[in-house]
Amino acid sequence: MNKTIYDVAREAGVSMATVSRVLNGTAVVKDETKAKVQAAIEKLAYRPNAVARGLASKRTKTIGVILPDVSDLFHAEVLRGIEDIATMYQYHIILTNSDAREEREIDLIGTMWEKQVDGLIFISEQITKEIVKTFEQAQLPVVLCATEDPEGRIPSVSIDNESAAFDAAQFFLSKGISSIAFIGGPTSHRVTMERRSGYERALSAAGQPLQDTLILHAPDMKYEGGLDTVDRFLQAGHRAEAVVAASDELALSYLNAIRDRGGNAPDDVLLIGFDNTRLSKMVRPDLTTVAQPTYDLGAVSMRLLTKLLNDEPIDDYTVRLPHSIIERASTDRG
Amino acid sequence: MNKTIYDVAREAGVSMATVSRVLNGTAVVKDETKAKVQAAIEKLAYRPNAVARGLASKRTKTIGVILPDVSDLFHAEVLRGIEDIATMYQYHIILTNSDAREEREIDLIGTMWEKQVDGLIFISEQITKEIVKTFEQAQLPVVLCATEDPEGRIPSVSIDNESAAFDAAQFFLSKGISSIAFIGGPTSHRVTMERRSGYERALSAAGQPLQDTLILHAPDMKYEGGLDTVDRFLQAGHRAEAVVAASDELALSYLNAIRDRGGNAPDDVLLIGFDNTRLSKMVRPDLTTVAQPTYDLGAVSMRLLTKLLNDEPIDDYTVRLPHSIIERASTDRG
DNA sequence: ATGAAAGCGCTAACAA
DNA sequence: TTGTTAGCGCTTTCAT
Repeated sequence: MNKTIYDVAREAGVSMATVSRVLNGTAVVKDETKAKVQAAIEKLAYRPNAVARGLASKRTKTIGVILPDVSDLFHAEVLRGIEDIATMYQYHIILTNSDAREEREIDLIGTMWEKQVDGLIFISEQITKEIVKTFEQAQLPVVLCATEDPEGRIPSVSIDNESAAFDAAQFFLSKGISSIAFIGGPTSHRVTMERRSGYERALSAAGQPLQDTLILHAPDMKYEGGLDTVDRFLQAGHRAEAVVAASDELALSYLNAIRDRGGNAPDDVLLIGFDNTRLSKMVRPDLTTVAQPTYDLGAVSMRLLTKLLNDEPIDDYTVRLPHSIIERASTDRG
Repeated sequence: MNKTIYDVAREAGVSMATVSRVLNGTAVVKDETKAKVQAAIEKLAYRPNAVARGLASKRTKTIGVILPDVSDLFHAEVLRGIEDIATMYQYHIILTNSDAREEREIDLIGTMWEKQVDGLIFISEQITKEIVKTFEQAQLPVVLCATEDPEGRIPSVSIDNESAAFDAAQFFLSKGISSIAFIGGPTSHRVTMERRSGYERALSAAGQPLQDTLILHAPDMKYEGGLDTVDRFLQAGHRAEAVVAASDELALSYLNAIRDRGGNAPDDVLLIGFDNTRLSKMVRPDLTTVAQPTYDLGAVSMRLLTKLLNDEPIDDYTVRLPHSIIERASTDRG
């Protein structure tokens, strides 16, 4: 299979430039010669070498994706969205996990440059100055996915996390519930803090005092760490009537911690999760959740990146996708 | 950042060949000149262009991963294992989803060749002749992950699915249970059929007749499709005392179908899942499951591939990782 | 221990 | 409409 464009040219009795033209459609080629070339390609089972092409054209048709952890359900769903649109536009994806460590993220941006990716989709917990600087040095088109740059300098696709959490808290407040807890990731996690802000704004607007003990920060957004965090909370004798969780997994942590003590939702606590991952439908009681269009977050990010890469006109560099609350059994007392 | 190796050479007052040597450590360079070169690299913030390097050396330090669907928990965990080991050996990953469609898989193998990947990790539902042929044409080192080639021609890493399912069925049989159902993916799914074989062998060995109605095939290994399949089964009035499911998600389908009818496990049915995904610990009752070392499946596959790529001696081209049954609440009647 | 020079397989001017 | 030719930025002989 190590044929070159020269072999095809010879076989078809034309010059390599002509072969290149029919391959890329970059210029008009007489139908007759085009047919000859295609026949030669077919006969030799020729496949163009994308690396050589990338070197010559300075475009690799490859985009880099940097995210904390693929084995996280949310990221995996986002990634699937990215990949589908990338395929649609003939791009390939180089994937790397950063574990949300800034040092590693910065390093990865560099190696993505080495790989000559045409662009980058970046998912992280926080966009630091250091990272923005690295983007600029690398001169790579970047789209932030599921986060925003605080300064708004970098194109991004996300939801309005603050108001989404506001809505979630409001959902409970409108039922006359007063003891509402919040559980999120670490305080360094931008999305967690945005959601916490929304939660706090809703409570304040309702004239409720904020209680520190009702604000929980787990080590990350995942189930396992959340379970410990909630366990300690309950162990200390604290209780909440309702919980706004910053991820479905964290909502599940609360649910199971309660359950393992003989309680359940919605009887002993009302739960609202975040993200509408498949998980939220798979547990019983199924979880009320703030639906984030997970797949679309990835798909729209990738679409935005293709626009950036092709200099297509762009309406909005900061895209906010809609969110909504999906009511299920975890908040339904009938 | 678009400096070349020539810029570095000029800055350091040496030839480009020398720069290449210190970059790759391919030959001895005097400490003094090495230092000069490194200073120049530092000063210019030079990064080698991996595409040019790939063209010249014919090795891209990139491997392709073709799998059905990243948003599937099992695949995402495997992928994480692949990625970690790849990083360790300085490889990057080009990821593509095949949706388990053979036509697309064959096409993807071709585009992976175009991308000049050094090797391939392939995860699929079935390894057809057509696919094996494509591997051979592409002349790519391949490792099959979580499946095997029926002919054993292609290196692979998996568990012994047949005996794992045998063990699962045996687990129930040893408790004196006779009405044991099996639920898996479609009959075209190789892993499903291997597991079904194990299940059937166990029943036969125990002198139990196989009942067709107790063998369920869902459209895939995921929760949603399984739910429909189980619903129809229960709707038809069928019941089982215990269920061997070919994935944790399918076990969950059965659990929720029963639950939505007011039943539960382990009271009304005993459930054993497959894969020990995080999911199995996140639901209540938590699922007894046949633990497949998911992450390791990916990690070991990637390690095997690096051996293939570096002509390291290989003990075994068909690696079978150990499985085990992890007992949890879904089979525990106390 | 270092340099000169020939490719790797393609794209993209520039000619014709 | 087609061919010629010069790179793209590196690795890798082959000299020295």
